[in-house]
Amino acid sequence: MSAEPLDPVLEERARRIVETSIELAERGGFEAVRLRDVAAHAGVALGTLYRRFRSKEDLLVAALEQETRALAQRVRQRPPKGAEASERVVGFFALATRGMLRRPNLSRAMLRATAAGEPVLAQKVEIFHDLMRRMVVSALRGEPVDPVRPAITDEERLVGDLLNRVWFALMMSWAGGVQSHGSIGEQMRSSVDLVLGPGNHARETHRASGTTGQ
Amino acid sequence: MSAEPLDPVLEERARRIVETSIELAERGGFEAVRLRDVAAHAGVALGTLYRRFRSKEDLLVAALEQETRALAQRVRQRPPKGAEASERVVGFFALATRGMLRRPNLSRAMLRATAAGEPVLAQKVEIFHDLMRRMVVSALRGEPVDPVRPAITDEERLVGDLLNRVWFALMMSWAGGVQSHGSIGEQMRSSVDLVLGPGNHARETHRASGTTGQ
DNA sequence: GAGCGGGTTGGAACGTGTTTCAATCCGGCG
DNA sequence: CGCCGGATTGAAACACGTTCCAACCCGCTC
Repeated sequence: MSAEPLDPVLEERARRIVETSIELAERGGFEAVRLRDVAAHAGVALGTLYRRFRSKEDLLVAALEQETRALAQRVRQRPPKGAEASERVVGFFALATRGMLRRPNLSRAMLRATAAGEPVLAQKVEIFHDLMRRMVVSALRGEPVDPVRPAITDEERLVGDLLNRVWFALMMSWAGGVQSHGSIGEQMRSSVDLVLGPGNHARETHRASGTTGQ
Repeated sequence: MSAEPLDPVLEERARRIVETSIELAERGGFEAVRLRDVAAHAGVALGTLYRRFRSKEDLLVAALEQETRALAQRVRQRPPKGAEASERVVGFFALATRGMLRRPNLSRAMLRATAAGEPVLAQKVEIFHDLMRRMVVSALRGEPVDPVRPAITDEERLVGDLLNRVWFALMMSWAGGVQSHGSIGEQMRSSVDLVLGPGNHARETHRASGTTGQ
């Protein structure tokens, strides 16, 4: 997916750096990712680290991308099941949420990094949002993820982006301790139902909602 | 709204500190809010600043709250007009967005501060979200804001939170330069239409969507 | 083999958020 | 008036992100 044909040695180094950051963040969150420590544990000098990554946030956003790719892998192997689109989408977000909550310190650190607001970084954050949207859309369709960037309708993009934004904002609240695991699930379910209609898919085909949404 | 009966002198000091932060952030963004400078400009010692505010982010979240109250004031005086709920809600978010984009540096700084992830701070961020939700709901109803914390139905809360989250995530993207002013407006309109139906209000009363959404 | 150039290293240096502390100020009270 | 306690001050100190740099290593070319 990355286009640059990097020296494998360099790439390996970069990967080890990210890996180390993840470990440190997992243990102690954002502050625990001390760049001197990262460099030391990864066996490189501080300068080398800064040659690869522009900032601490850059590093953590790289971690976020990696973790999101891992999530995509999981989703690919075990796609969310369900007859209704809404079921599958809710299932997908449940999976994503579980993945985040499994390592709260790391997740908080990565989320925080997305808010740095520097343009170059924001582009990388956008990669994360793209990946998420793609997964949502595939859950929406009930298709496997990623048959090489399938064409996406406007409707799908709209719904995908919207739900992603809701989920992302929920994660941000969770990061501060405001949202519990349970309430995240509930709110995502409600939101999905509201957007897709409780149990069906679209704007143009409203069916009388017979099944209980709850 | 704040319950604490603070010494007016202290309160005045705190306000001057926040005011100074806003000015500095307006000029140079997050990094320009150097706490030594803030203290100096506000005419207090660094220690005094830290007695009032736990961190730089705390300071900027206080600024966010203040700015949001100012927005509420504007909305109260000039409520978003429109026959349809969706129109009014779109109008409200347009107002909010305009307010943010008028002072991009300040807004970016405040948004960034919301992501610190520290629990105490997150509670204060929640105040901001509450204010926003209240404004959305009042636009939804077409009523003035804030007749002293009116009872809110589950449906209103759901819709309000959802749209707020979408808007907040959009602002976060905007902060990194990803979203332009125009695209923010478009995306909010689409989202509102998707959630409310293009031109009507609810889940239970689906009307055939006769009017063109676009 | 000598020289070149880019990446790497170790370490110093700088700026700024945050903490700490002794000295000081000040309003109220005996 | 003299004193107390809490807030304030000024300044130093600390931690960590970030920058800078001279020395060094290594693969390549002439």
